[in-house]
Amino acid sequence: MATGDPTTPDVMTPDAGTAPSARERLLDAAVDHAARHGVSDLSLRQLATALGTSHRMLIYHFGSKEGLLTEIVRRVESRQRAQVAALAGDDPTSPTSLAELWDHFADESLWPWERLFFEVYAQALQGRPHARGLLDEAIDAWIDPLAEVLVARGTPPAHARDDARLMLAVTRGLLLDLLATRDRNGVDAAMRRFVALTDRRRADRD
Amino acid sequence: MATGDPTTPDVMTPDAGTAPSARERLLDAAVDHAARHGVSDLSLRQLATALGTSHRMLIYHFGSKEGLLTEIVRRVESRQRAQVAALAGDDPTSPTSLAELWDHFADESLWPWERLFFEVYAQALQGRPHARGLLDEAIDAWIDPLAEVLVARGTPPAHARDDARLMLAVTRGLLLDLLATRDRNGVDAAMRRFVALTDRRRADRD
DNA sequence: TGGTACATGTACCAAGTGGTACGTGCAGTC
DNA sequence: GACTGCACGTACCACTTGGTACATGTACCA
Repeated sequence: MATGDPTTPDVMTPDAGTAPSARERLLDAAVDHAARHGVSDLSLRQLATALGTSHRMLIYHFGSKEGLLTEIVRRVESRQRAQVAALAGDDPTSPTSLAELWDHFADESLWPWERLFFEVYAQALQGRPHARGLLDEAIDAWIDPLAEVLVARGTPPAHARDDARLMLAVTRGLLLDLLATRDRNGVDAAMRRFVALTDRRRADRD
Repeated sequence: MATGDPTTPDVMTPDAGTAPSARERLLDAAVDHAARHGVSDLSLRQLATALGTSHRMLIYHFGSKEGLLTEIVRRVESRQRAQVAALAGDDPTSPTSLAELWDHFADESLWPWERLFFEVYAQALQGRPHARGLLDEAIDAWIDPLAEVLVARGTPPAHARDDARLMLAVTRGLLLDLLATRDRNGVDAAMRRFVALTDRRRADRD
């Protein structure tokens, strides 16, 4: 009460070494909520009541709405990275097939996350500051692991990074399609065409 | 003054036959503003002052904020369709090359529109009602014209629609990449790889 | 000249916003 | 057992939001 400002805890310290529990639980729940309802018309109060707390607590833990959004984006990012790691390091002896990869991403259980990803991505493209972080990793972080997968499948290393970039674009583009049309069959057919293209080339050894 | 409600002009009539000028000018300016600043944190007041009018006028002409947003989206849609028409009908004797197509879309002058497109697309994926319209046309409207272009280039008709869907995904995916990284060279390289893939197959006549 | 329909601005409203001030319970520690 | 700092809630603030009421200007038509 006498101390200058007992509430807002410096904005820097709480996430450093201490406070593993409460804030973390809140963040998890917030990310979950964001995946279900989107993030662009999110209000602290609605979110707080949905999470069973008060908007004061969100400010307390995350400093501001921007801070909370930034943290949500960071978590989405880390989920993305975890997926990269999973697909790259997951048994390098048997190279993952592109079809497997696609099956993974196209699974309906991931749709809310992918919707959220594209939403934040779009906000980042419009310069919204809290989303900036996503942009830096959105491409680069994927190219190397994808290139590894491609090389393991026979792509000549000289073209691996370009092909990986293309592969990433195909995946995201078809994901946009899938989320809009929900036409899994149609999108699968398009992906099969892409796989056929690359396989044909692989047979030609170029 | 005695008449029931002289202001809000029924919400249905103003855009039908009458009022070609003022509302149209406002809408154009609003779309322009949206392309520059995005649409997700747009407020009627800010927009109105930016356009040199009062937020009352926006309500008057478009009924509500939702109405205005819907109209903006419609206009973006129509721009999209115009581009489809342009690339499809523009001299069918000399089939457009995929590289030309890509050069067109990757041009920096279109970036604001593409940012806006992805922003609205993402909002549509999250179920925002004003954006719904975009979703219906976002895929279907492109496949047929693109398939035509592909067939003209030698793609077997049996696969044309799947390939067109793939082509659309590649374009959008690489556009997402380009808007984020601004790395025109890198993205161009990836697109060249795709073109090479399709060309190789064309030589094989499959 | 008067009236009528459209166009536009000003003032206002209730609701919701992010953020703050402040009080309070509950650990742990001396 | 008093003190201390964290975690949390309540009440509040100034402000912005979308939308409305109403007055007024302007142009056309009789």
